[in-house]
Amino acid sequence: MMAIEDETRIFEIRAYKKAALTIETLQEDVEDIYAKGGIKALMELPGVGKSLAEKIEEYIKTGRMKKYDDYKKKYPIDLKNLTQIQSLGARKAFRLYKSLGVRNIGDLKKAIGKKKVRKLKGFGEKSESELAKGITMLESGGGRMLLGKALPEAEAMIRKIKESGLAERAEIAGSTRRRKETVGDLDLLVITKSPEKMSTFIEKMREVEGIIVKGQTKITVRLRIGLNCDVRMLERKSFGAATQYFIGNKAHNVKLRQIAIKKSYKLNEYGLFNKKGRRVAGEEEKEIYEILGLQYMEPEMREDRGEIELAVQHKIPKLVQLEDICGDLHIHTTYSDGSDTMEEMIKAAITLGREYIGFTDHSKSEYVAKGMNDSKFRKYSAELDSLKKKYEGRIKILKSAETDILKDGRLDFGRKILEEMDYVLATIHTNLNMPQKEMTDRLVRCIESGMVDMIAHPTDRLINLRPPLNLDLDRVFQAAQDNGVVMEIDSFPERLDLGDENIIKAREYKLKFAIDTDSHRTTHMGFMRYGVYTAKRGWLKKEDVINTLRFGDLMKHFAKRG
DNA sequence: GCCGTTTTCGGCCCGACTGTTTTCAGTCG
Repeated sequence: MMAIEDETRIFEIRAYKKAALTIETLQEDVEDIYAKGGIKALMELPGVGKSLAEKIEEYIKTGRMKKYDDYKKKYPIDLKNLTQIQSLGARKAFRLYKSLGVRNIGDLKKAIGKKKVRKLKGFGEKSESELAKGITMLESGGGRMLLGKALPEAEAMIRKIKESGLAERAEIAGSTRRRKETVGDLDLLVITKSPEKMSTFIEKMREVEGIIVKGQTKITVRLRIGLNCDVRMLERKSFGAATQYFIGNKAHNVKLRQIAIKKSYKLNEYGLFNKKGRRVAGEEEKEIYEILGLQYMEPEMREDRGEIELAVQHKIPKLVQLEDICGDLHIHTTYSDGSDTMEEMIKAAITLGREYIGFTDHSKSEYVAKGMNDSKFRKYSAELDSLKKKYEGRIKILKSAETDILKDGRLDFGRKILEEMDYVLATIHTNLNMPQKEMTDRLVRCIESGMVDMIAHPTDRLINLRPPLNLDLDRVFQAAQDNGVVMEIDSFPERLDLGDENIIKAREYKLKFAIDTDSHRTTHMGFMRYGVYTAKRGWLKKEDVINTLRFGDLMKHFAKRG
Protein backbone atom coordinates (compact mmCIF):
# COMPACT_ATOMS: atom_id res chain seq x y z
CA MET A 1 0.00 0.00 0.00
CA MET A 2 2.93 2.31 0.66
CA ALA A 3 4.22 1.50 -2.80
CA ILE A 4 0.98 2.73 -4.34
CA GLU A 5 1.11 5.88 -2.31
CA ASP A 6 4.52 7.25 -3.09
CA GLU A 7 7.27 5.66 -5.09
CA THR A 8 9.91 7.93 -3.60
CA ARG A 9 9.46 6.07 -0.34
CA ILE A 10 10.89 2.94 -1.87
CA PHE A 11 13.59 2.71 0.80
CA GLU A 12 11.11 3.00 3.60
CA ILE A 13 9.17 0.18 1.98
CA ARG A 14 12.31 -1.91 1.74
CA ALA A 15 12.97 -1.28 5.42
CA TYR A 16 9.57 -2.79 6.23
CA LYS A 17 10.27 -5.76 3.98
CA LYS A 18 13.66 -6.30 5.50
CA ALA A 19 12.29 -6.23 9.04
CA ALA A 20 9.47 -8.58 8.02
CA LEU A 21 11.99 -11.05 6.62
CA THR A 22 14.01 -10.88 9.83
CA ILE A 23 10.95 -11.72 11.88
CA GLU A 24 9.80 -14.47 9.53
CA THR A 25 13.13 -16.25 9.69
CA LEU A 26 13.59 -15.84 13.42
CA GLN A 27 14.33 -19.05 15.33
CA GLU A 28 12.36 -17.65 18.26
CA ASP A 29 8.85 -16.25 18.34
CA VAL A 30 8.94 -12.44 18.18
CA GLU A 31 6.41 -12.33 21.03
CA ASP A 32 8.82 -14.24 23.26
CA ILE A 33 11.61 -11.82 22.41
CA TYR A 34 9.36 -8.93 23.34
CA ALA A 35 8.17 -10.63 26.54
CA LYS A 36 11.76 -11.18 27.62
CA GLY A 37 13.43 -7.93 26.64
CA GLY A 38 10.71 -5.46 25.68
CA ILE A 39 11.15 -2.85 23.00
CA LYS A 40 14.92 -2.78 23.47
CA ALA A 41 15.22 -6.45 22.50
CA LEU A 42 13.13 -5.80 19.40
CA MET A 43 15.50 -3.03 18.36
CA GLU A 44 18.40 -5.46 18.54
CA LEU A 45 16.90 -7.37 15.60
CA PRO A 46 18.58 -6.51 12.31
CA GLY A 47 16.51 -4.02 10.33
CA VAL A 48 14.30 -3.12 13.28
CA GLY A 49 14.74 0.39 14.70
CA LYS A 50 12.73 2.52 17.06
CA SER A 51 9.78 3.12 14.78
CA LEU A 52 9.30 -0.49 13.72
CA ALA A 53 9.87 -1.79 17.23
CA GLU A 54 7.05 0.44 18.44
CA LYS A 55 4.77 -0.85 15.72
CA ILE A 56 5.58 -4.44 16.61
CA GLU A 57 4.88 -3.64 20.25
CA GLU A 58 1.56 -2.07 19.30
CA TYR A 59 0.64 -5.18 17.36
CA ILE A 60 1.62 -7.60 20.12
CA LYS A 61 -0.30 -5.58 22.72
CA THR A 62 -3.46 -4.76 20.79
CA GLY A 63 -3.51 -7.17 17.87
CA ARG A 64 -3.76 -4.20 15.52
CA MET A 65 -1.49 -1.62 13.92
CA LYS A 66 -2.94 1.82 13.34
CA LYS A 67 -0.76 2.66 10.38
CA TYR A 68 -1.83 -0.54 8.64
CA ASP A 69 -5.51 -0.04 9.45
CA ASP A 70 -5.40 3.55 8.12
CA TYR A 71 -3.84 2.40 4.87
CA LYS A 72 -6.33 -0.43 4.59
CA LYS A 73 -9.22 2.05 4.79
CA LYS A 74 -7.68 4.03 1.99
CA TYR A 75 -6.94 0.99 -0.16
CA PRO A 76 -9.58 -1.68 0.44
CA ILE A 77 -7.89 -4.04 -2.00
CA ASP A 78 -6.85 -7.66 -1.57
CA LEU A 79 -3.29 -6.83 -2.59
CA LYS A 80 -1.84 -9.92 -0.98
CA ASN A 81 -3.65 -12.25 -3.34
CA LEU A 82 -3.83 -9.95 -6.37
CA THR A 83 -0.07 -9.48 -6.45
CA GLN A 84 0.37 -13.25 -6.45
CA ILE A 85 -0.74 -13.02 -10.06
CA GLN A 86 2.25 -13.03 -12.39
CA SER A 87 2.86 -9.57 -13.97
CA LEU A 88 0.61 -7.79 -11.48
CA GLY A 89 2.20 -5.61 -8.82
CA ALA A 90 0.84 -3.09 -6.35
CA ARG A 91 0.71 -0.10 -8.69
CA LYS A 92 -1.08 -1.83 -11.51
CA ALA A 93 -3.48 -3.40 -9.03
CA PHE A 94 -4.29 0.06 -7.69
CA ARG A 95 -4.97 1.40 -11.18
CA LEU A 96 -7.35 -1.48 -11.75
CA TYR A 97 -9.10 -0.61 -8.49
CA LYS A 98 -9.34 3.10 -9.24
CA SER A 99 -10.70 2.80 -12.75
CA LEU A 100 -12.62 -0.50 -12.57
CA GLY A 101 -13.23 -1.02 -8.87
CA VAL A 102 -11.27 -4.29 -8.85
CA ARG A 103 -10.76 -5.32 -5.22
CA ASN A 104 -9.90 -8.99 -5.53
CA ILE A 105 -9.16 -11.77 -7.99
CA GLY A 106 -12.87 -12.44 -8.54
CA ASP A 107 -13.45 -8.81 -9.59
CA LEU A 108 -10.46 -8.95 -11.89
CA LYS A 109 -11.77 -12.10 -13.58
CA LYS A 110 -15.09 -10.35 -14.26
CA ALA A 111 -13.34 -7.26 -15.64
CA ILE A 112 -11.25 -9.40 -17.94
CA GLY A 113 -14.38 -11.32 -19.00
CA LYS A 114 -16.00 -8.06 -20.05
CA LYS A 115 -12.82 -6.99 -21.88
CA LYS A 116 -12.61 -3.86 -19.76
CA VAL A 117 -8.96 -4.09 -18.79
CA ARG A 118 -7.61 -3.71 -22.32
CA LYS A 119 -9.24 -0.29 -22.62
CA LEU A 120 -7.36 1.23 -19.69
CA LYS A 121 -4.44 3.55 -20.22
CA GLY A 122 -1.20 1.68 -19.80
CA PHE A 123 -2.89 -1.67 -20.39
CA GLY A 124 -3.62 -3.36 -23.69
CA GLU A 125 -4.96 -6.58 -25.12
CA LYS A 126 -1.70 -8.31 -24.38
CA SER A 127 -1.59 -7.27 -20.72
CA GLU A 128 -5.18 -8.40 -20.34
CA SER A 129 -4.44 -11.86 -21.65
CA GLU A 130 -1.25 -12.03 -19.54
CA LEU A 131 -3.36 -11.35 -16.46
CA ALA A 132 -5.85 -14.02 -17.50
CA LYS A 133 -3.01 -16.49 -17.94
CA GLY A 134 -1.55 -15.50 -14.59
CA ILE A 135 -4.85 -16.21 -12.86
CA THR A 136 -5.13 -19.63 -14.48
CA MET A 137 -1.58 -20.49 -13.42
CA LEU A 138 -2.22 -19.36 -9.88
CA GLU A 139 -5.41 -21.37 -9.62
CA SER A 140 -3.86 -24.52 -11.07
CA GLY A 141 -1.76 -24.90 -7.96
CA GLY A 142 1.30 -22.84 -8.75
CA GLY A 143 2.80 -24.65 -5.78
CA ARG A 144 6.35 -25.79 -5.30
CA MET A 145 7.61 -29.08 -6.63
CA LEU A 146 9.60 -31.70 -4.73
CA LEU A 147 13.33 -31.50 -5.32
CA GLY A 148 13.19 -35.23 -6.00
CA LYS A 149 11.10 -34.56 -9.08
CA ALA A 150 12.56 -31.24 -10.24
CA LEU A 151 16.24 -32.11 -9.93
CA PRO A 152 16.20 -35.16 -12.23
CA GLU A 153 14.29 -33.08 -14.80
CA ALA A 154 16.90 -30.31 -14.59
CA GLU A 155 19.72 -32.83 -14.88
CA ALA A 156 18.14 -34.39 -17.96
CA MET A 157 17.81 -30.97 -19.60
CA ILE A 158 21.42 -30.08 -18.81
CA ARG A 159 22.55 -33.35 -20.38
CA LYS A 160 20.65 -32.61 -23.59
CA ILE A 161 21.90 -29.02 -23.72
CA LYS A 162 25.47 -30.27 -23.44
CA GLU A 163 24.87 -32.91 -26.10
CA SER A 164 23.48 -30.28 -28.49
CA GLY A 165 27.01 -29.16 -29.33
CA LEU A 166 25.90 -25.54 -28.88
CA ALA A 167 27.02 -25.19 -25.27
CA GLU A 168 30.47 -24.99 -23.82
CA ARG A 169 29.19 -25.37 -20.27
CA ALA A 170 25.79 -25.77 -18.63
CA GLU A 171 24.87 -25.82 -14.97
CA ILE A 172 21.87 -25.85 -12.68
CA ALA A 173 21.41 -22.73 -10.48
CA GLY A 174 18.64 -21.38 -8.25
CA SER A 175 16.98 -23.21 -5.37
CA THR A 176 17.44 -26.48 -7.26
CA ARG A 177 21.20 -26.04 -6.92
CA ARG A 178 20.85 -25.04 -3.29
CA ARG A 179 18.96 -28.34 -2.98
CA LYS A 180 15.99 -26.79 -1.27
CA GLU A 181 13.39 -29.45 -0.45
CA THR A 182 10.92 -27.90 -2.88
CA VAL A 183 11.57 -25.62 -5.83
CA GLY A 184 9.38 -22.99 -7.52
CA ASP A 185 11.13 -23.01 -10.90
CA LEU A 186 14.27 -24.21 -12.63
CA ASP A 187 17.25 -21.95 -13.38
CA LEU A 188 19.77 -23.15 -15.93
CA LEU A 189 22.95 -21.36 -17.04
CA VAL A 190 24.61 -21.99 -20.38
CA ILE A 191 27.83 -20.73 -21.93
CA THR A 192 27.28 -20.46 -25.62
CA LYS A 193 28.62 -18.54 -28.58
CA SER A 194 25.29 -18.73 -30.36
CA PRO A 195 22.47 -17.75 -27.99
CA GLU A 196 19.90 -17.58 -30.77
CA LYS A 197 20.48 -21.17 -31.83
CA MET A 198 20.50 -22.21 -28.18
CA SER A 199 17.14 -20.52 -27.63
CA THR A 200 15.66 -22.34 -30.57
CA PHE A 201 17.07 -25.62 -29.29
CA ILE A 202 15.46 -25.05 -25.88
CA GLU A 203 12.11 -24.19 -27.43
CA LYS A 204 12.07 -27.46 -29.30
CA MET A 205 13.02 -29.69 -26.37
CA ARG A 206 10.57 -32.46 -25.58
CA GLU A 207 10.30 -31.24 -21.97
CA VAL A 208 9.08 -27.81 -23.09
CA GLU A 209 5.41 -26.94 -23.41
CA GLY A 210 5.69 -23.30 -24.55
CA ILE A 211 7.57 -20.01 -24.39
CA ILE A 212 6.79 -17.41 -21.75
CA VAL A 213 9.43 -14.76 -22.50
CA LYS A 214 12.32 -14.69 -24.89
CA GLY A 215 15.13 -12.15 -25.02
CA GLN A 216 18.70 -11.99 -26.21
CA THR A 217 20.31 -13.47 -23.13
CA LYS A 218 17.47 -15.40 -21.54
CA ILE A 219 14.49 -17.51 -22.38
CA THR A 220 11.74 -18.59 -20.00
CA VAL A 221 9.69 -21.64 -20.91
CA ARG A 222 6.87 -23.64 -19.38
CA LEU A 223 7.80 -27.28 -18.82
CA ARG A 224 5.37 -30.16 -19.23
CA ILE A 225 6.01 -31.29 -15.65
CA GLY A 226 4.40 -28.02 -14.54
CA LEU A 227 7.34 -25.77 -13.76
CA ASN A 228 8.73 -22.64 -15.37
CA CYS A 229 12.33 -22.83 -16.47
CA ASP A 230 14.67 -19.87 -16.96
CA VAL A 231 17.67 -20.44 -19.18
CA ARG A 232 20.33 -17.71 -19.20
CA MET A 233 22.95 -17.61 -21.91
CA LEU A 234 26.34 -16.13 -21.10
CA GLU A 235 29.90 -15.60 -22.17
CA ARG A 236 32.60 -17.66 -20.55
CA LYS A 237 34.14 -14.71 -18.69
CA SER A 238 30.93 -14.14 -16.72
CA PHE A 239 30.06 -17.73 -15.92
CA GLY A 240 31.28 -17.75 -12.34
CA ALA A 241 29.63 -14.44 -11.51
CA ALA A 242 26.38 -15.60 -13.07
CA THR A 243 26.54 -18.93 -11.24
CA GLN A 244 27.03 -17.13 -7.96
CA TYR A 245 24.30 -14.65 -8.75
CA PHE A 246 21.68 -17.14 -9.90
CA ILE A 247 22.33 -19.71 -7.20
CA GLY A 248 21.41 -17.06 -4.61
CA ASN A 249 19.57 -16.99 -2.42
CA LYS A 250 18.58 -13.40 -2.75
CA ALA A 251 19.38 -12.38 0.84
CA HIS A 252 22.79 -14.02 0.55
CA ASN A 253 23.47 -12.06 -2.63
CA VAL A 254 22.36 -8.74 -1.19
CA LYS A 255 24.85 -9.19 1.65
CA LEU A 256 27.58 -10.10 -0.78
CA ARG A 257 26.96 -7.01 -2.86
CA GLN A 258 27.01 -4.85 0.25
CA ILE A 259 30.42 -6.26 1.12
CA ALA A 260 31.55 -5.55 -2.45
CA ILE A 261 30.45 -1.92 -2.17
CA LYS A 262 32.26 -1.48 1.14
CA LYS A 263 35.42 -2.68 -0.54
CA SER A 264 34.85 -0.31 -3.49
CA TYR A 265 33.77 -3.01 -5.91
CA LYS A 266 30.61 -3.53 -7.87
CA LEU A 267 29.15 -7.03 -8.10
CA ASN A 268 26.59 -8.11 -10.66
CA GLU A 269 25.88 -11.22 -12.70
CA TYR A 270 28.63 -10.30 -15.16
CA GLY A 271 31.47 -10.07 -12.73
CA LEU A 272 33.17 -8.27 -9.90
CA PHE A 273 34.34 -4.82 -11.05
CA ASN A 274 36.68 -2.32 -9.43
CA LYS A 275 36.16 1.45 -9.29
CA LYS A 276 37.54 1.97 -12.78
CA GLY A 277 35.03 -0.55 -14.13
CA ARG A 278 37.65 -3.22 -14.71
CA ARG A 279 36.56 -6.80 -14.19
CA VAL A 280 38.64 -8.36 -11.43
CA ALA A 281 36.79 -11.67 -11.27
CA GLY A 282 33.94 -13.44 -13.02
CA GLU A 283 34.88 -16.68 -14.70
CA GLU A 284 34.93 -18.73 -11.51
CA GLU A 285 32.69 -18.39 -8.48
CA LYS A 286 35.54 -19.02 -6.06
CA GLU A 287 37.49 -15.94 -7.22
CA ILE A 288 34.61 -13.67 -6.27
CA TYR A 289 34.38 -14.96 -2.71
CA GLU A 290 38.16 -14.86 -2.43
CA ILE A 291 38.58 -11.25 -3.54
CA LEU A 292 35.80 -10.20 -1.19
CA GLY A 293 37.76 -11.82 1.63
CA LEU A 294 35.27 -14.63 2.16
CA GLN A 295 35.87 -18.34 2.49
CA TYR A 296 34.14 -20.31 -0.25
CA MET A 297 31.08 -22.32 0.74
CA GLU A 298 28.88 -24.89 -0.96
CA PRO A 299 25.55 -23.67 -2.40
CA GLU A 300 23.55 -25.66 0.20
CA MET A 301 24.70 -23.17 2.85
CA ARG A 302 23.74 -19.99 0.99
CA GLU A 303 20.54 -19.02 2.75
CA ASP A 304 21.76 -16.05 4.77
CA ARG A 305 21.58 -18.04 7.98
CA GLY A 306 24.91 -16.76 9.26
CA GLU A 307 27.16 -18.36 6.64
CA ILE A 308 28.55 -15.05 5.40
CA GLU A 309 29.57 -14.06 8.91
CA LEU A 310 31.33 -17.44 9.26
CA ALA A 311 32.99 -16.99 5.87
CA VAL A 312 34.42 -13.64 6.98
CA GLN A 313 36.11 -15.47 9.86
CA HIS A 314 37.10 -18.38 7.60
CA LYS A 315 35.17 -20.79 9.82
CA ILE A 316 32.95 -22.50 7.24
CA PRO A 317 32.51 -26.14 8.34
CA LYS A 318 33.52 -28.98 6.06
CA LEU A 319 30.13 -30.46 5.22
CA VAL A 320 29.27 -34.16 5.01
CA GLN A 321 29.46 -35.56 1.46
CA LEU A 322 27.66 -38.44 -0.25
CA GLU A 323 31.02 -40.27 -0.48
CA ASP A 324 31.28 -40.21 3.32
CA ILE A 325 28.24 -42.46 3.69
CA CYS A 326 29.23 -46.06 4.46
CA GLY A 327 25.88 -47.72 4.91
CA ASP A 328 22.11 -47.45 5.06
CA LEU A 329 20.21 -48.18 8.28
CA HIS A 330 16.57 -48.04 7.14
CA ILE A 331 15.49 -50.64 4.57
CA HIS A 332 12.20 -52.46 3.93
CA THR A 333 11.66 -55.78 2.17
CA THR A 334 8.85 -58.16 1.25
CA TYR A 335 8.69 -59.05 4.97
CA SER A 336 6.53 -55.94 5.34
CA ASP A 337 5.62 -53.31 2.74
CA GLY A 338 8.76 -53.42 0.59
CA SER A 339 8.46 -54.78 -2.93
CA ASP A 340 11.89 -56.43 -3.26
CA THR A 341 13.38 -59.33 -1.30
CA MET A 342 16.17 -59.10 1.24
CA GLU A 343 18.59 -60.58 -1.20
CA GLU A 344 17.66 -58.13 -3.97
CA MET A 345 18.18 -55.25 -1.57
CA ILE A 346 21.54 -56.65 -0.48
CA LYS A 347 22.75 -56.97 -4.06
CA ALA A 348 21.68 -53.40 -4.82
CA ALA A 349 23.51 -52.14 -1.75
CA ILE A 350 26.68 -53.96 -2.82
CA THR A 351 26.43 -52.35 -6.27
CA LEU A 352 26.24 -48.95 -4.60
CA GLY A 353 29.39 -49.76 -2.64
CA ARG A 354 27.78 -49.81 0.80
CA GLU A 355 29.83 -51.38 3.55
CA TYR A 356 26.75 -52.30 5.58
CA ILE A 357 22.98 -52.38 5.38
CA GLY A 358 20.42 -52.45 8.19
CA PHE A 359 17.03 -54.12 7.70
CA THR A 360 14.06 -52.43 9.34
CA ASP A 361 10.74 -53.98 8.35
CA HIS A 362 7.60 -52.78 10.10
CA SER A 363 6.28 -54.09 13.41
CA LYS A 364 2.81 -55.56 13.94
CA SER A 365 0.86 -52.36 14.60
CA GLU A 366 1.38 -51.38 11.00
CA TYR A 367 -1.39 -53.59 9.59
CA VAL A 368 -1.54 -51.64 6.36
CA ALA A 369 2.19 -52.10 5.86
CA LYS A 370 1.92 -55.85 6.56
CA GLY A 371 3.93 -55.42 9.76
CA MET A 372 5.58 -58.39 11.44
CA ASN A 373 4.17 -60.11 14.50
CA ASP A 374 6.53 -62.03 16.79
CA SER A 375 6.49 -65.27 14.80
CA LYS A 376 7.04 -63.48 11.50
CA PHE A 377 9.94 -61.66 13.12
CA ARG A 378 11.48 -65.07 13.98
CA LYS A 379 11.45 -66.06 10.30
CA TYR A 380 12.80 -62.61 9.32
CA SER A 381 15.54 -62.92 11.90
CA ALA A 382 16.52 -66.41 10.77
CA GLU A 383 16.73 -65.41 7.12
CA LEU A 384 18.88 -62.40 8.00
CA ASP A 385 21.21 -64.70 9.96
CA SER A 386 21.69 -67.00 7.00
CA LEU A 387 22.18 -64.08 4.58
CA LYS A 388 24.77 -62.63 6.93
CA LYS A 389 26.80 -65.77 6.45
CA LYS A 390 26.16 -66.02 2.74
CA TYR A 391 27.36 -62.47 2.07
CA GLU A 392 30.21 -62.46 4.57
CA GLY A 393 33.16 -60.52 3.21
CA ARG A 394 30.99 -58.66 0.71
CA ILE A 395 28.65 -56.64 2.93
CA LYS A 396 27.78 -56.46 6.63
CA ILE A 397 24.13 -57.03 7.49
CA LEU A 398 22.43 -55.52 10.53
CA LYS A 399 19.18 -56.70 12.09
CA SER A 400 16.57 -54.23 13.25
CA ALA A 401 12.93 -53.31 12.72
CA GLU A 402 11.02 -50.07 12.28
CA THR A 403 9.21 -50.48 15.57
CA ASP A 404 6.02 -48.56 16.20
CA ILE A 405 5.80 -46.23 19.16
CA LEU A 406 2.39 -46.95 20.72
CA LYS A 407 0.06 -44.27 22.02
CA ASP A 408 1.54 -44.43 25.52
CA GLY A 409 5.17 -44.35 24.37
CA ARG A 410 5.82 -48.07 24.73
CA LEU A 411 7.24 -50.07 21.83
CA ASP A 412 5.40 -52.54 19.65
CA PHE A 413 7.87 -55.39 20.31
CA GLY A 414 8.73 -56.91 23.67
CA ARG A 415 12.12 -56.62 25.32
CA LYS A 416 13.19 -60.11 24.19
CA ILE A 417 12.82 -59.34 20.50
CA LEU A 418 14.29 -55.85 20.86
CA GLU A 419 17.39 -57.37 22.45
CA GLU A 420 17.93 -59.57 19.40
CA MET A 421 18.34 -56.50 17.23
CA ASP A 422 21.66 -54.83 16.44
CA TYR A 423 19.95 -51.49 17.00
CA VAL A 424 16.38 -50.34 17.61
CA LEU A 425 14.74 -47.95 15.19
CA ALA A 426 11.46 -46.51 16.49
CA THR A 427 8.85 -44.20 15.05
CA ILE A 428 5.30 -42.91 15.30
CA HIS A 429 2.93 -44.12 12.59
CA THR A 430 -0.50 -44.07 14.22
CA ASN A 431 -2.63 -41.63 16.23
CA LEU A 432 -1.07 -38.68 14.46
CA ASN A 433 -3.44 -36.08 15.85
CA MET A 434 -2.65 -36.02 19.53
CA PRO A 435 -2.28 -32.60 21.22
CA GLN A 436 1.24 -31.27 21.60
CA LYS A 437 1.82 -32.19 25.23
CA GLU A 438 0.58 -35.78 24.85
CA MET A 439 2.43 -36.31 21.59
CA THR A 440 5.66 -34.96 23.05
CA ASP A 441 5.25 -37.05 26.22
CA ARG A 442 4.73 -40.13 24.04
CA LEU A 443 7.93 -39.63 22.08
CA VAL A 444 10.00 -38.49 25.08
CA ARG A 445 8.88 -41.53 27.10
CA CYS A 446 10.04 -43.76 24.29
CA ILE A 447 13.39 -41.98 24.05
CA GLU A 448 13.85 -42.29 27.81
CA SER A 449 13.00 -46.01 27.84
CA GLY A 450 16.64 -46.90 27.25
CA MET A 451 15.51 -49.39 24.59
CA VAL A 452 15.83 -47.15 21.55
CA ASP A 453 18.84 -46.18 19.43
CA MET A 454 17.28 -44.05 16.76
CA ILE A 455 14.04 -42.23 15.88
CA ALA A 456 12.99 -42.61 12.24
CA HIS A 457 11.53 -39.59 10.38
CA PRO A 458 10.89 -37.81 13.70
CA THR A 459 8.15 -35.37 12.63
CA ASP A 460 6.40 -37.79 10.23
CA ARG A 461 5.56 -34.93 7.86
CA LEU A 462 4.94 -35.49 4.16
CA ILE A 463 5.91 -32.41 2.16
CA ASN A 464 2.81 -30.71 0.67
CA LEU A 465 0.65 -33.58 1.98
CA ARG A 466 0.78 -33.96 5.74
CA PRO A 467 1.89 -31.50 8.42
CA PRO A 468 4.52 -32.49 10.98
CA LEU A 469 3.45 -34.11 14.25
CA ASN A 470 2.54 -31.59 16.90
CA LEU A 471 5.75 -31.92 18.91
CA ASP A 472 7.73 -29.67 21.21
CA LEU A 473 11.00 -30.44 19.48
CA ASP A 474 13.10 -28.72 22.14
CA ARG A 475 11.88 -31.29 24.66
CA VAL A 476 12.39 -34.12 22.21
CA PHE A 477 15.94 -33.04 21.35
CA GLN A 478 16.81 -32.49 24.99
CA ALA A 479 15.65 -36.05 25.79
CA ALA A 480 17.62 -37.36 22.81
CA GLN A 481 20.72 -35.58 24.07
CA ASP A 482 20.31 -36.96 27.59
CA ASN A 483 19.82 -40.50 26.31
CA GLY A 484 22.20 -40.54 23.33
CA VAL A 485 19.41 -41.26 20.87
CA VAL A 486 20.10 -40.60 17.18
CA MET A 487 17.76 -38.58 14.95
CA GLU A 488 17.18 -39.84 11.44
CA ILE A 489 17.30 -37.76 8.30
CA ASP A 490 14.98 -39.74 6.06
CA SER A 491 16.08 -39.27 2.44
CA PHE A 492 12.74 -40.02 0.83
CA PRO A 493 11.95 -36.92 -1.29
CA GLU A 494 8.45 -36.59 0.20
CA ARG A 495 9.81 -36.82 3.72
CA LEU A 496 13.26 -35.23 4.13
CA ASP A 497 12.63 -35.55 7.83
CA LEU A 498 14.25 -34.05 9.83
CA GLY A 499 14.28 -31.14 7.41
CA ASP A 500 17.00 -28.50 7.23
CA GLU A 501 15.54 -26.12 9.80
CA ASN A 502 14.93 -28.84 12.37
CA ILE A 503 18.44 -30.15 11.81
CA ILE A 504 19.78 -26.69 12.64
CA LYS A 505 17.74 -26.76 15.84
CA ALA A 506 18.84 -30.31 16.68
CA ARG A 507 22.46 -29.35 16.10
CA GLU A 508 22.25 -26.95 19.03
CA TYR A 509 21.69 -30.02 21.21
CA LYS A 510 24.80 -31.63 19.69
CA LEU A 511 22.77 -34.64 18.55
CA LYS A 512 23.97 -37.38 16.22
CA PHE A 513 22.14 -38.11 12.99
CA ALA A 514 21.73 -41.03 10.60
CA ILE A 515 21.02 -40.39 6.92
CA ASP A 516 18.86 -43.27 5.67
CA THR A 517 16.90 -43.98 2.51
CA ASP A 518 13.82 -45.76 3.97
CA SER A 519 13.97 -47.79 0.73
CA HIS A 520 10.95 -49.90 -0.19
CA ARG A 521 12.56 -51.15 -3.41
CA THR A 522 16.08 -51.32 -4.80
CA THR A 523 15.69 -48.13 -6.87
CA HIS A 524 14.96 -46.10 -3.73
CA MET A 525 18.50 -46.61 -2.49
CA GLY A 526 19.60 -43.81 -4.78
CA PHE A 527 17.61 -41.34 -2.67
CA MET A 528 20.57 -41.18 -0.29
CA ARG A 529 21.78 -38.02 -2.02
CA TYR A 530 18.63 -36.11 -1.01
CA GLY A 531 19.28 -36.92 2.63
CA VAL A 532 22.86 -35.74 2.27
CA TYR A 533 21.71 -32.51 0.59
CA THR A 534 19.35 -31.90 3.49
CA ALA A 535 22.10 -32.60 6.02
CA LYS A 536 24.34 -30.11 4.20
CA ARG A 537 21.59 -27.51 4.34
CA GLY A 538 21.61 -28.13 8.08
CA TRP A 539 25.42 -27.58 8.10
CA LEU A 540 26.20 -31.12 9.27
CA LYS A 541 29.75 -32.41 9.22
CA LYS A 542 30.85 -35.98 8.68
CA GLU A 543 31.34 -36.45 12.44
CA ASP A 544 27.69 -35.59 13.09
CA VAL A 545 26.43 -38.54 11.04
CA ILE A 546 26.77 -42.06 12.45
CA ASN A 547 26.50 -43.92 9.16
CA THR A 548 29.71 -42.29 7.98
CA LEU A 549 31.38 -44.56 10.55
CA ARG A 550 33.10 -47.71 9.36
CA PHE A 551 31.28 -50.88 10.45
CA GLY A 552 33.46 -51.57 13.50
CA ASP A 553 33.04 -48.04 14.86
CA LEU A 554 29.31 -48.10 14.20
CA MET A 555 28.97 -51.27 16.27
CA LYS A 556 30.98 -49.63 19.04
CA HIS A 557 28.57 -46.71 18.91
CA PHE A 558 25.56 -49.01 19.31
CA ALA A 559 27.34 -51.10 21.97
CA LYS A 560 27.78 -48.00 24.13
CA ARG A 561 24.03 -47.99 24.56
CA GLY A 562 23.94 -51.68 25.44
C1' DG B 1 12.64 3.43 8.11
C1' DC B 2 17.42 1.77 9.15
C1' DC B 3 22.22 2.34 9.77
C1' DG B 4 27.44 3.69 10.64
C1' DT B 5 35.99 1.13 10.02
C1' DT B 6 33.71 6.93 4.48
C1' DT B 7 28.91 8.70 7.50
C1' DT B 8 24.00 11.06 12.89
C1' DC B 9 23.24 12.64 6.93
C1' DG B 10 22.82 10.52 2.99
C1' DG B 11 23.08 6.53 1.33
C1' DC B 12 20.23 2.09 0.73
C1' DC B 13 21.71 -4.28 -4.90
C1' DC B 14 21.13 -4.49 -9.78
C1' DG B 15 19.87 -5.71 -14.46
C1' DA B 16 16.49 -7.93 -18.10
C1' DC B 17 12.28 -8.02 -20.35
C1' DT B 18 7.54 -6.58 -21.84
C1' DG B 19 4.01 -3.65 -23.25
C1' DT B 20 2.70 0.47 -24.36
C1' DT B 21 5.27 3.94 -25.11
C1' DT B 22 7.79 7.68 -28.46
C1' DT B 23 11.61 7.56 -23.69
C1' DC B 24 9.71 4.69 -19.81
C1' DA B 25 6.96 2.38 -16.04
C1' DG B 26 6.13 -1.80 -13.99
C1' DT B 27 7.40 -6.28 -12.76
C1' DC B 28 10.45 -9.92 -11.89
C1' DG B 29 14.29 -12.56 -10.09
